[in-house]
Amino acid sequence: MSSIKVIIADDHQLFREGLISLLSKSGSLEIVAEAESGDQLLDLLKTTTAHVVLIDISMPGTNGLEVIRQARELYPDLKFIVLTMHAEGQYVVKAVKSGAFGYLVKNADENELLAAINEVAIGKKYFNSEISELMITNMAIEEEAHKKLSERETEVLNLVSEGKTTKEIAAQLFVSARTVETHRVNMMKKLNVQNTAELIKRAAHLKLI
Amino acid sequence: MSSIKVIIADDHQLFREGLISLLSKSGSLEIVAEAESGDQLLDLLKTTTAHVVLIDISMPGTNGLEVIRQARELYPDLKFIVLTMHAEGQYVVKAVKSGAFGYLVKNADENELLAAINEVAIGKKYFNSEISELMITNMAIEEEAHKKLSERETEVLNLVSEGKTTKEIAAQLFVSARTVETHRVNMMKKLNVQNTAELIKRAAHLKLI
DNA sequence: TCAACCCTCCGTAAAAATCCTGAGGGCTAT
DNA sequence: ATAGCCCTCAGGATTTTTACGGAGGGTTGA
Repeated sequence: MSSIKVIIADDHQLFREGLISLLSKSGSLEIVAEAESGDQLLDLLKTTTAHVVLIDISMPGTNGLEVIRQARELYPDLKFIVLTMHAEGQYVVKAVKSGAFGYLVKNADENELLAAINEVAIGKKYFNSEISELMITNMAIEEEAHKKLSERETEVLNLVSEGKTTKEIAAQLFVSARTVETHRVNMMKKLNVQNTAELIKRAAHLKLI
Repeated sequence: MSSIKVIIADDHQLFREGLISLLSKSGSLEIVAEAESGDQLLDLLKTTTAHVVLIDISMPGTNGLEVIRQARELYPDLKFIVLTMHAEGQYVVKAVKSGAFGYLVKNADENELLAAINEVAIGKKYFNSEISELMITNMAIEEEAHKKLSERETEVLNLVSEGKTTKEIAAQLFVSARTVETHRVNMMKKLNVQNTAELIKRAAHLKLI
């Protein structure tokens, strides 16, 4: 292969510039474009071809993982390496499910990044042992926590967390107080907690509210 | 001034490497050291002198802002520029109070970073208008939220967030249920919320639990 | 079509939280 | 020593949540 064409998608300009500066020193690859949001990436993919995209998960607008899903339908040969701060299993699992070919945390070093790019570019997957472990550990948890909240439930949860009372919520949603209570009870069962306090805590930690 | 000596403290190796690569291209400064944690920074300051430290807030071990406080007592001439992802007013305010001379979000560009380093190195402060605005906006809020929770209150809050009931908490802490209620009420007043649900949410967001 | 959700609704009763208001002793910093 | 917190405790009234245990109609995917 001549030189690997790479696109960088990250909302932090300094990080992008740093990466570009770093990767430019390597002769085997070429940075053909950069994007500061998922939407911008999808846009520039219409006109730019590349082999590998380094992408951050958390970006303004469309989520990085969602971008991967969309892009892989349109450009099946394009390979994505997720490059993120999040060293949590749940993110790794989601990234894999979204179709990422590699996953690196931002405290990886230059050599690892180059290795990952080279591996992924030839169609291999790159997940180091640390990441693989996170993924496995998370699978079990994932099984338990797979029961997601429905849209309506999330709506109620948000109002509850704002300190609104069941009656107020019922009035606002034009349903009976009973319904609101049912939603709350169902959420508590799903998240396996005993009362509202714990529910809010879990929801907050799961970034649901 | 000959060349500005800079230390980089950030727990993400790729970010450090990127920054080094980026800043090396400028002739007016020299990167003399790097640290991947606050404690490591404090350690290397014992043997290394520098003019400016670029520091991230969120690092393992001692918090970046706490590091600044400690370091400024020992090395009053050392200037800190906070370089972070957090574009929230509360962080800016805390950084200023901790004695930071500059504050940049990681999506600043290379020119801004160089400008900030040069300004700060000669003893000036560097906060661009966006950051200043955040700070001002936050001052009012800060005034209200300055009432911190006491140790006992935090203890109660933790138990509440675990779904424990007032009675259970009272039993566990060997005090009356009344006392626990009082603590809760006081916390709600301090955090300016209406009920437990909102209390937990605020506490979770403030990283208190 | 049938299972599996989702959203809606209910009666009753016990348990818990919230709202009033008030207070005494201890510690600390000015 | 005086103000200002912290921690402790309370009676009584009101409001809210939680625990029981259903149930019917709608959508969706295997």
